[in-house]
Amino acid sequence: MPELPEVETMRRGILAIVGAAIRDVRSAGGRLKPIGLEPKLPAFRRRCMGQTIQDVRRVGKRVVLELGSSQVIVFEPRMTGLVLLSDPPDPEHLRMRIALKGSRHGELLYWDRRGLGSVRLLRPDEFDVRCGPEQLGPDALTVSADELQSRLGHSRRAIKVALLEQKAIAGIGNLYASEILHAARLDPLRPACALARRDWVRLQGAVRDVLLAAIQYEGSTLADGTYRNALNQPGAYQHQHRVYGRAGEPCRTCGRARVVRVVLAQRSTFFCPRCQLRL
DNA sequence: CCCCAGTCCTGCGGGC
DNA sequence: TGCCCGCAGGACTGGG
Repeated sequence: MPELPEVETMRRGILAIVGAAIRDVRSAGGRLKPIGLEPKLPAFRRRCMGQTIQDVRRVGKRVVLELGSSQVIVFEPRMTGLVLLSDPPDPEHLRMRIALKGSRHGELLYWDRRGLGSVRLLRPDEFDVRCGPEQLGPDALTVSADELQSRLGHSRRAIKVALLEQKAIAGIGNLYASEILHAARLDPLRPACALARRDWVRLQGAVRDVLLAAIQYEGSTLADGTYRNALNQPGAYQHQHRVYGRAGEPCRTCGRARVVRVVLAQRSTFFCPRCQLRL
């Protein structure tokens, strides 16, 4: 479940390929259903060959390689995708290999166990349409309290559900939504439109603090072990989780109530009924 | 327009 | 031991 902290960790982990050129593009993953690849491999390869990687950016939960021709390669890992400079967790779920020259790393890999992710090569106008402000709201790391309130504050949905809407705010996923609302001491079931001004200010602080801390710890690697950084090493933020995945265990903040799990919009949601009581 | 449920995909763990 | 089912939740789609 790479969310903003995991994708930002991937981005930082492959920054060393800036300046390298693409020597070849090959697909992999024989028995598996193919991932979303656009365009198909022959055109993808032809359009990338020899292109210099000028920058590595993050757009929401996507890793974006800017090429010399102003085309971009967009990696969208979704649930189980990884961008790697080292050996992948296993060979059978390797989906794509991008051979490099002019870098101490010979290859950039895309690995994806469930294959819900995608790799796309887009021209600038396509990128603007598919990954632009129509599709993705302001980045969660830098969004202001005013923006947060104006973009979510009219919704009658539970604030936990509203926070997951990428068109409103980009980067927050299911895991960090629970952690953020706990840090903000807000009831995840509360309608977004019922939040007061002081709640939005506290929420924005929690969004920033939780995401920055998670980046410092290089993201969350859950029990299934899927998420890895670019060198195939696990993150450590899972040890800092206050509520996510801890149903029935004592809240790590108050220690006096047990964490509750509810399902909102078909997603697991965790909260402490004592720390996050509706005020 | 707003919002929800269903879909994709794979591996894992529980129940029998 | 093997099989089936449900679950995990990214983003998208169809429909109420």
